[in-house]
Amino acid sequence: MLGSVPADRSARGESAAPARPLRDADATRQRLLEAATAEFAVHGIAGARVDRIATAAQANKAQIYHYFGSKEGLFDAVLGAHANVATAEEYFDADDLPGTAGRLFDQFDSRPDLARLATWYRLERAGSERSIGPIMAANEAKIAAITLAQRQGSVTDTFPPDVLLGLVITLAMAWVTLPPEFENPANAHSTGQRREFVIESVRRLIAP
Amino acid sequence: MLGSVPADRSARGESAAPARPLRDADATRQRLLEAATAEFAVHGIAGARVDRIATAAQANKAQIYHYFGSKEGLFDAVLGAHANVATAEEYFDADDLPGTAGRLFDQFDSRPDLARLATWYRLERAGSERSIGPIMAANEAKIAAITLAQRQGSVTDTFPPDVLLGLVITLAMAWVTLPPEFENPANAHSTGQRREFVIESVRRLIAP
DNA sequence: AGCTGTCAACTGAACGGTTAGTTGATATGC
DNA sequence: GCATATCAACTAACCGTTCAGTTGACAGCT
Repeated sequence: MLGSVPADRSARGESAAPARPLRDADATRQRLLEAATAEFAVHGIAGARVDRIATAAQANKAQIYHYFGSKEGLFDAVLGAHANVATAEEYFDADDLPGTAGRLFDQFDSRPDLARLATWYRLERAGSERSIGPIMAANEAKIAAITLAQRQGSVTDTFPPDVLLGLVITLAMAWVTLPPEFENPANAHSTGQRREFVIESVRRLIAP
Repeated sequence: MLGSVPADRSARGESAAPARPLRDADATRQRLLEAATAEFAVHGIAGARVDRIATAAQANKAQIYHYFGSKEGLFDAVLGAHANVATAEEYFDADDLPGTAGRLFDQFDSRPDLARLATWYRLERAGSERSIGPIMAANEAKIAAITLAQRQGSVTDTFPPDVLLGLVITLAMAWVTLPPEFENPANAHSTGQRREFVIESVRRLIAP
C-alpha cells in the first residue's frame, strides 16, 4: 500500500533474498509507517495516539522513538513516504490538463487518506519547512511544461502557469476539500459524474 | 448538559445600557467565544488547550464548562457564532456568480481563521451532524436561485446547480485551501491578482 | 437609606485519567 | 560474542473536568 520500499540490505553483503527473519527492522519500520498513515489521516498530529500506532503495527512504542525520534518525526516520515505518490510525474501532461485533472481526481478518490494527510500537514505543520522541497522541485518542472504549452497555444495564457497548476489541483481535489454541507444528499452525484465535472471544468478553464 | 446554553438575559429586565458591572455573564461568554475562536483556529480541537482559552479570555477554566458544557461544546458554539457570517445571503447573487466568487474570496481573505475553523470542523468533527443544518438550508435557496439563472440562460447548464455552487466556493477558497508547496515564492501574486484569477475562473466556468 | 437573604458569576485547587517519551533488561540474528 | 531489535514497565508532565467555597449584584423588607 505504501510507496516503493528500497529495503537497502544489499550493502550488508547479502546475496539472494533470505527468508523473512522474525526480527526485521525494515519490516517493522514499514508496519509502523502504515499504521501511522492510518492514524494520522484520521486524527491528525495532535489527535494521534502513539500507543495506538504501536499496537496497530504490532510493534512497541519505544521502536517509534528508536526509528523516528519523535511523534512529529514519524509524521514527517509518513509524509515523505507518500511524497513520491503525490509528485508522480507519470500522471501529468501539460498538453492534456483536463485528462491530468481526471487522473489526479482518481488519485484523491482512491486514497482519500492521503488527501486528509496533506490537509493535516497544512493545518498543523505549516511553516515547518519539512519535506516540501522535492514537491516544489517537481512543481517547477510542471510549471515549465505548462509555460511551453501556453507558448504553443494549446492552453490559454489568461492565467500564469503556476496559477493554472494550482487551479487544476484545486479542482481535482474539490470534492475532497469541500465541507459536507455542500453535498446535496438528495441529489448526490456518482464518482464518475464528479470526475466528468472536474474534467469539464478544466477544459473550460484552459479554452483559448 | 450540552445544549443548555440559551442565556436569555432579557428575563432580568434590564432597561437601558448600564455601566458594565464587574460580573457580566454575557461579556464573559463573549470573551470566551473570541478567545476560543483564535485558539481553535490555530490548534484545532485536539490541539487546543482549555487553559489557554480561559487565560486569554481573562476568565476561569470552570466557566467554560459552566457555559458550554465541554470542549467540544465550546467548539460547536464557536462554529455556530460564525455560521451567520458563512451563510450570509447578501453576498450571493446567482445572476453574477463571478462577482459572488469575488466577494467570497474577500471573506476568506479577511478572515482566514474562519476558513481554518471550517477545515478543522471537516477533519475533526465530520459526521457529528451539529450546526450544519442551517448552512444546508441556506444552500438550498442558493441552489434554487442558480437553477433559475440556468433556465434563463445566463448560466450554463453543463453543471448541475449544486455542483456549480460547490465549484464557485471551491475556487473562492482555492488559495486558502492549496498547500504551501504550490505557492511559487519567486513569482507570488498579489491579493488583487488572485482575486481576479478567481473571478475569471468562474466566468469561464459558467460561459454558455 | 440601610440591612439582609438569595442567587448567579466566579475562583483556586485538586483529581483521575491519559500521554509522550525513557530505560534497562531480554531475546535474536549473524 | 556482539550488535541490535524488541518489549514491559516506568515517569513526569499534562489536560479535561469537577467541586467546594467566595464574591459581587440586586430585590425586598424595614
